[in-house]
Amino acid sequence: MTGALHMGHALNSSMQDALVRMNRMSGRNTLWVLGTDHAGIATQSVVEKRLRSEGIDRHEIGREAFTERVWQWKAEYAARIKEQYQRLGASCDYERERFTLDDGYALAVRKVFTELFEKGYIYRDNYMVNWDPGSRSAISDLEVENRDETDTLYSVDYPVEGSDRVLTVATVRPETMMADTAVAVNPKDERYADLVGEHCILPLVGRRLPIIADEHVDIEFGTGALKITPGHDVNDFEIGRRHGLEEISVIGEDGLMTEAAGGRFAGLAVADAQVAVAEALREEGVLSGEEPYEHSVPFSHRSGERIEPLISLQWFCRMDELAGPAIEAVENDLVNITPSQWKRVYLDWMREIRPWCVSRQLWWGHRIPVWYRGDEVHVGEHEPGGEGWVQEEDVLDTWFSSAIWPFATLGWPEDTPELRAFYPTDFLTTAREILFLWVARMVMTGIEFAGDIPFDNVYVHSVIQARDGRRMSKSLGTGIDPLGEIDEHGADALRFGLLAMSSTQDVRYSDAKVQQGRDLANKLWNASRLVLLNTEEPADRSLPAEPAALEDRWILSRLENTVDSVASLLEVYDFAHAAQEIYSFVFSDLCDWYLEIAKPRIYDGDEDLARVLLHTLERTLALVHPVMPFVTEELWSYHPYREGHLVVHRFPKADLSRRDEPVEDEVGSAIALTRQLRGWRDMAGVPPKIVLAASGDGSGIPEFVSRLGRVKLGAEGGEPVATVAGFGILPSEGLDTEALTDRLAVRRGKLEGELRKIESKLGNQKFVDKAPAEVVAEEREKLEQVRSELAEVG
RNA sequence: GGGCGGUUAGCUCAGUUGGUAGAGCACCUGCUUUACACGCAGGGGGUCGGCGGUUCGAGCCCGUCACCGCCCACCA
Repeated sequence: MTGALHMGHALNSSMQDALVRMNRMSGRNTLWVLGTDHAGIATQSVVEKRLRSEGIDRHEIGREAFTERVWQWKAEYAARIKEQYQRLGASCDYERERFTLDDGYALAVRKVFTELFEKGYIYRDNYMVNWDPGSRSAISDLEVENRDETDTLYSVDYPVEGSDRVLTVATVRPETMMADTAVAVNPKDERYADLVGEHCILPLVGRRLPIIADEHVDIEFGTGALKITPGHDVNDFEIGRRHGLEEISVIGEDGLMTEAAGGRFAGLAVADAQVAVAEALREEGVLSGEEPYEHSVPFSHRSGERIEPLISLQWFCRMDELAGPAIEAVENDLVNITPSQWKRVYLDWMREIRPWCVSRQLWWGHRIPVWYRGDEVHVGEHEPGGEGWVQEEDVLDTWFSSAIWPFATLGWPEDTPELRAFYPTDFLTTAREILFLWVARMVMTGIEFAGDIPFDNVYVHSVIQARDGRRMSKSLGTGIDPLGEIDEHGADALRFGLLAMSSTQDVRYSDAKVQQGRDLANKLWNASRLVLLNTEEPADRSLPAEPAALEDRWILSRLENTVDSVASLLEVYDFAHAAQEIYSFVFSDLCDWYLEIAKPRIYDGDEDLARVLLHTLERTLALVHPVMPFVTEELWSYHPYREGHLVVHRFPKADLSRRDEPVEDEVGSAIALTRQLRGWRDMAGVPPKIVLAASGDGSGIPEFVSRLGRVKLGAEGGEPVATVAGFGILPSEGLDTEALTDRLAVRRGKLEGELRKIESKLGNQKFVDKAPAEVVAEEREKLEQVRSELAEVG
């Protein structure tokens, strides 16, 4: 709902779209739902900020008018994100776009809440929560981000009642001491054994604090005495509940000290209070130490402000029972997570799952479906009948509604055709930060409410970092705008680039890969131009089982091998290698070799060739379409075989009968010969225009070798100056014999080095005895090759 | 404090069950070859983070150390 497509969306959708297009073209009934969640905290704060700039406080206009403003904002920005997905070429079913606050969806949310309540999972309690003073709301554990900070560790002396001893406690938060209700020591700590059950006196306040024993206290840390503040510390809260301690709050939800902090501090901001309390302690002479201390501090992932642990009345959902089946589903690979290391991460988290604080003190979101009337409480999908019911003010965590996305978007709880056709879904791709926030919760609710896992496969994609390796982030200014990249290089180029640079590990954004995509689009365009402008539509589109021309059989074999490997790579979500395969087939096999070999026949209007060319182009365009939909669709519109759009044309299924290994070998070595000739020419400094004369008739060698290698066979005229690839090169103008001699010497040196290596390996009796026979045989073959090449060079 | 991932050519990354290291970009040398200079042909460049081990043979396996990144975590 922020309305801005970022690089993560672009990568994610490039993957989803490649898969959905491939499957749609393969004849499967596919559905890709575009949707947005209402992003409670983020959206509310953006709109609040905008109102403030108009001088309006949301409390002035009230809840209803405020949410009306948010809806207006939503209307504008949700439309924008849709346009941006379209520019990227995402082939969603846009008519089925869903939003988490849609009426039907909201009903599903209320139903889920109600059922969880009736099953006893949801409850309301006064409990320690992560309070975000920025959004003035509780947030869940997953929305908290811990950062290392250097604070001051204060040592404070608490005098023991009726004794001249003191208990020195260490704290980074002296401002919370007014809420202390005990001091704890470890039960095994002999130093304090006699004090347990006694009391000490809280400085500044004068309250009597019981000295208690609790296992949680670390004997080694500081003095081994821990001040207990159940109202403002998560651990202390637990200890407090174990020992039945009083819970005092001295910090309010506004982040200011309350009256309970005492007149000197009430109304101060927490940071100011810390300074004031430290000063007061110093004056009293009980501040016995101050040292810098590095520790991790919780911050709100939403507002960026420091989390204030507070006791507050909130709604919680107990997760342990829901987690059970969701753990099994992943353990048994019913939900398959790729790459597999994330399976363990998911399981570890699920096995330690804690209650989820689902209420938020916001106005924008699903208002919790609970109504109060006096002491009566009603939980249900709708407001109960009768007068005087007041609905709960709080809304639900946005993720609570997102958690039911896979089935709520398909019409649940109604038994709809969509639900039957598409649930469980097949595939989800996501960033790993979403694994707990969303994926795990979808698995739990899917099993609990829709009666089945929500998806079979989860692919956790890598993070694309900024070019310098930092995280792409708006606040750091390191973000790269995918729309800018589309403007500059085209959506196809960006899609190809993102898939090509994706990996199982985090990678830096690669401009080169995007350019490669642009180059590929251009290459496809020009190759198609060559083919389409120079071929007549053949009377018979079908291909002969065995085309006469060697190169035709070769390209068809290469094509089917490529189809096979690209499809298999996409099946296992190896997008980078799929992109690589496509690129090298188009550039190398198709353009550099096949089209160059076939050119004379193209200009001759060879009809057999036209059949092969148009067939190959058709399959190539279809194969590339899931990755580069725009250019392929456009090219298809010029193809004589065109019937309808490429987006619904059939995806090639590898025809393995076209694979021909002997032909691939034969053409493969002919290509190697050609390269040898070209290399030799370069070595000998032969100008490009000169066609070298060579003896020999080239029998048994494909015609294109001499043509592309630029030698004329069957020539006579003296002794060959060299033998290259079996051709005897005759003296010719343009031969730089001096350069040739030098280069040959270098080449000879290399070959001799290689020869020595192989000989010593074969001379090693242990190698010959222990290595597999085929490896040894291979080594002997290499030896022969190097020897014969050496003879040629010599 | 736990866990995971990374360290391979100048850069960004691949390297399948251990068998003499690959791609793209960059670089160098040529080329107005009638599809394409967003191109074509040819070429240089790596003691695979360090050390030790297993093996006939290790970028791949084992141990250890060093950095870098991420996730989780209730020691003030």
